[in-house]
Amino acid sequence: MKQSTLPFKTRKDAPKDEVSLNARLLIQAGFIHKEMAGVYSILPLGLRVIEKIKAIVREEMESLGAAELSMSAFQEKAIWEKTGRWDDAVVDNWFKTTLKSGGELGLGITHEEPITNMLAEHVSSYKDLPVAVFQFQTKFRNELRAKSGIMRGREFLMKDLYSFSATDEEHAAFYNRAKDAYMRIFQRVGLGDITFPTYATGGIFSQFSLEFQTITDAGEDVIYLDRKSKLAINKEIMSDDISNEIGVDKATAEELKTVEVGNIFNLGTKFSEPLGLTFKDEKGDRYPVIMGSYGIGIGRLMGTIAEVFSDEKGLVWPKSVAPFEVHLIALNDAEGKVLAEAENIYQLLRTAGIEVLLDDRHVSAGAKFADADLIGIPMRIVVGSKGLADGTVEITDRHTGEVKTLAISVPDIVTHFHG
RNA sequence: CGGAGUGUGGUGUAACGGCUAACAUUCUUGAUUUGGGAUCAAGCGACUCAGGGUUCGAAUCCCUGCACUCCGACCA
Repeated sequence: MKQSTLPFKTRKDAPKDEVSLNARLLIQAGFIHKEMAGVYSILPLGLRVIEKIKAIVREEMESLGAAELSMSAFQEKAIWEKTGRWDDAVVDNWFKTTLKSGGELGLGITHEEPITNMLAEHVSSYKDLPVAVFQFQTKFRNELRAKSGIMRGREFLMKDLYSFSATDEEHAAFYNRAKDAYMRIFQRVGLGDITFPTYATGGIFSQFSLEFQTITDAGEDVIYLDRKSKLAINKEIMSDDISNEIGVDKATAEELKTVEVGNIFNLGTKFSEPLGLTFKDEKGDRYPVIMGSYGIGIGRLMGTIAEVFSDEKGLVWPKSVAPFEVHLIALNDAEGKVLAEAENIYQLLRTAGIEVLLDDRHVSAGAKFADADLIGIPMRIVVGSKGLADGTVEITDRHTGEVKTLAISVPDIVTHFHG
C-alpha cells in the first residue's frame, strides 16, 4: 500500500480525552477512530492488525476441528427467556430495542443461547458429537462505564468458540486441546511469555472458569501467579482452600496487574437442557449435550499488544500482527530518482510476497521517520539519494534500533526478510 | 449507578467578568530546503458543548441537560 493513498493521518498530539496508552497510541498513529465512549471505528492500518490476529486465531480454531460460522447480532427474546438471561436483573448490560411490529429484541452480548438453540436442530445422535463451531462477531454490552480505551468497549469484536460433547471425558479432551490452542495463539501474537492460565469464578456455570491473563499495568484484574507451575489465581477467588486445591503456593505467588485476553467456561448442561439440545446414545437413551464456551476479545488483544509493545516513540508491532512487514521510506530528492527506485523495490518486494507500506508522500525526512516510529512496522527500509549514489539502502529494526546497510539488490532484500 | 474533574478553530493549548477570542500545529498558496516532526511569507478555519439565568457587559459567575475522562461499584 502506498501511504499517500491513506486518508487517515497520524497526529502530532495524542487526544486529550484519552488517558489509556492503547487508545492514545492507536488514535495518534491512525489505527482507530473514537466515535464515542467505548465505541471505536477501525481504520485501515488497524484493520490489517485485526485481520492478522484473526488469521492466527482462525488457524488455531481450525486446528481444533472447529467450523467457522457467523451468527446474527440480533437476539430473540424467547430463546433467552428459556435460560433466564433475558431478565435485566440477571444480565444488566443488554442493549434492547423494539421492532416496528412491537416485539422486543436484544443485541448479542454473547451467543450461547442462539448457538445452542440452532444446534438442537442439527445434533441428535452421539454420532454427531463431539463438534465445535466458532465465529468472529461483534458483541454489544451496555457497560455502565466504558474505560481503558479499546480494552472495555460497548461494541467489540470477539472470537467465540462453542464445543458440544457427549460425555465429560469427551468434553475434557476438547477443553484441554482448546487451552493449548489458546496458549499457542498468545504465543504467536507475542504475548506468550507474559500470559498465564488463571483460575477465576465460574460464574453460574461451574466452580472455576479459566482466564488467560496478560501481565500489564493497563490491566483491570489482579492475579496471584506461581512462576513454577505457571498457573495463577484471580484475586476475586483467592483463598487458602483454593490455592491449595489448584496448587499455587500462596506464600511465593506474585501479585500482578493483568488484562484478561481470553477465557474458557465449562458450561455443562446449563444451556443444552433448557434449550433442548440433546442426543441419543448407543442404547437410544437421551441426554443433554455437554458444552463449553471459549472467548477471545480480538480488539482487546490488539489493545493489549499495543500497550505491551510500545515505547516513547510509538508502537512496536510484533512481526506476526504488524499491519505490514516492511515500511519502505522514499526520501525526497530534487529529480525524483529516489522515489522511482523505491517504487521499483516496492513492486519487486510485493511480487515476492512481502507486505509493504511505501511512504511516497512529499513530506520532510523527519516527518517520515517520526511517523514510521509511531506506526511501528517492525522493519524499515530507507531509500535516499546518499545510499542511491553508492547503491545501498538502509534497513532498521524498529524493535532493537539496529541499522544495516544493504546493497540495492532485491533478491538480497527479500532474503533478508524471509530470513 | 455513587463520587471527582473537564468541555474554546481539525488537533493541542491561552485569554482578570471588559477591545474584533490569542498562540502553536494542521490545512491552502508561493519561495527555499531535501537523512530526524525544516525555514520564510501570505491566507482559510471557532457566534467558546446545548439551553436557560445573573450583569451595562459572560469563554469566564449560577442552574439544567448532554458529552468525555478518572476513582469506585458492576463485568454474561
